[in-house]
Order: sequence, then C-alpha cells, then structure tokens
Amino acid sequence: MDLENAKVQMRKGILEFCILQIISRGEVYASDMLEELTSAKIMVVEGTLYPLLTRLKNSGLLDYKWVESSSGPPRKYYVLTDNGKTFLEQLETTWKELQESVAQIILDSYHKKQEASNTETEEQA
Amino acid sequence: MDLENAKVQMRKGILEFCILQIISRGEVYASDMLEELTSAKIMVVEGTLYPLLTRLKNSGLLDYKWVESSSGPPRKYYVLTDNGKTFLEQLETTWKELQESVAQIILDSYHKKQEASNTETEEQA
DNA sequence: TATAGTACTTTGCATTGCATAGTACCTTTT
DNA sequence: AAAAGGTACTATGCAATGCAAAGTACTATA
Repeated sequence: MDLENAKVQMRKGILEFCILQIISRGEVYASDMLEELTSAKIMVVEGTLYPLLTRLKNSGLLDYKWVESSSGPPRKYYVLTDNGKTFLEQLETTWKELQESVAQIILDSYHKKQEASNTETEEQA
Repeated sequence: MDLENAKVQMRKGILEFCILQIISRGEVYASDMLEELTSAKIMVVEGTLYPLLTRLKNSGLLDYKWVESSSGPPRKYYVLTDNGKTFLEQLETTWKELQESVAQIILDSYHKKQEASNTETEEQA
C-alpha cells in the first residue's frame, strides 16, 4: 500500500472543485491554473487538467476564448458560466460536508479510544 | 455534470482513511463499519467496503479473526496491524495537507475576487 | 531554416466506488 | 424437518478520473 497512490486517490474528485474555484477568480488559462494548483501543493499534470477542462466545458460549466499571446502560441482563457457558478457553490457545500464527516469519524475514534483507555484503567483498579 | 457523481468522486480516495480510522478504535466487523460511516453521513455500499477490506488485508494493514455470533452467521472482526497504524498516521497527515491546500485555493480565490472588486471601484472613481 | 519554448490534444492504463448478483451461515417460522 | 427470513461475506462488470507519455500546433529565437 503506497502513500503516493493514496495521495493521488485523495486528489481525485476534488480537482474539479479546485479548478472551478481558480477559474471563479476571473479569466485564466491552463498553465496558470497548473501554477496555482502547484502553489497550493496540489501537483497535477497537464494530461489531467486538459481533459478535465474539456469535460467541464462540454458540461456547460465553462466557456473559453482564444487570446493571442505576445510570448508564444495563443491561449485558451476560461471563465465560469452561470451554471458553473451555481455548481461551484454546490461543490463547496459538498466539500465542507465531507470535511465535517471525516472530522466526525476522527473525533469518534478519539473518543472511543478514550473510552477504551478508561475502561482498561478501571479494570486495573 | 451531476452533483451526486461529484460526491461519489470526492469520496473516492478518502474511504481507505476513514475505514482505517474506524478500525483503529478497536475490533470491528463490516456491518458496524457501514453504520459508522452512514452515521457520519458517508454513504457507502457493501460492494465497496468488502473489496476495500480485502485490499487492506492483502496489503498487510489489517488482520481479522472469525467470531461466532449469537444472532446470525459468524463475523469477521478486523484490527489494524502495526503497519496499518503507521500508514493511518501518514494518511491523517495527507488528509490534513489536502484540506490546507484546498483552503488556500479558496482563500486565494476570495482575495483575488476582492482585488478585482477593489480595482473596479478605483476605476469608477 | 532549425531549434527551443509554450500551449493544447489524445489515449492507454491503473485505481476505486457503485450496483448487482450470488453464496453461506444462523435463527425463526411453518 | 423444511422453508423462510435475516445477516454477513464474495465477486464482478462498469463508470469515472488522475497519471504518464506521445503527439500536434504556434511563436520566438538562434
């Protein structure tokens, strides 16, 4: 069982949320998104990002426009559609709920270990 | 783009962590794990849980023993191995880091929207 | 013109949760 | 005793998504 794989799997499913968040700041193109993610210590590769952007565009959550670049090839700048904004809010709620769920499990584990520890102490006394 | 699917995808990758957490409390069998997860609002089905338990056992993170039940068929009680305990700690760190990463992205989005908003105000003045 | 850098596209693969079907064991009912 | 019901576990095809890698396209520089 591989910690690196666990990190990858944990990342799955939240990237969509993170990308929509980043795009919600305003027009942005793929390479900048990658930098933002990396800056937040979420390492993602282009083979992941581009298909994801395509999926989101095809689902009507994103729009894009081509913008000529003064330092290389043209860039695809993405923005959220209204549907995208709505969906992002829903994802934010979902993410919060998930965090709370996990926190509850951790807290319950802590309490039950305390209970078990107290029980053992009583048995020794 | 389906919110329910997004929930499923967000769940992927963290179930392993949640299950190890639950088992870290002490011996527990599958149905009780399902109840604990459901109680924390993480809805998981047996077709997910059992293969996961098998994978964790095969990876040396879990051990189990059969216990006769007074109210039905025998049950498989799982416990963490030492490797399992170590790995769980690593997963807890990984989860925390992921939360922080997401929080940073959200915070950056908030700040950048603020900047954009301030810029627009200045332009109007 | 060739090379380098940048941006985007494509695709096979690995992993994992879901849905579903099925097996097995024990208890209760007929 | 046999059948039905309840509980626990097993197996598998499928969908979804991130990774790794290969490739295309555009622009700037050598």
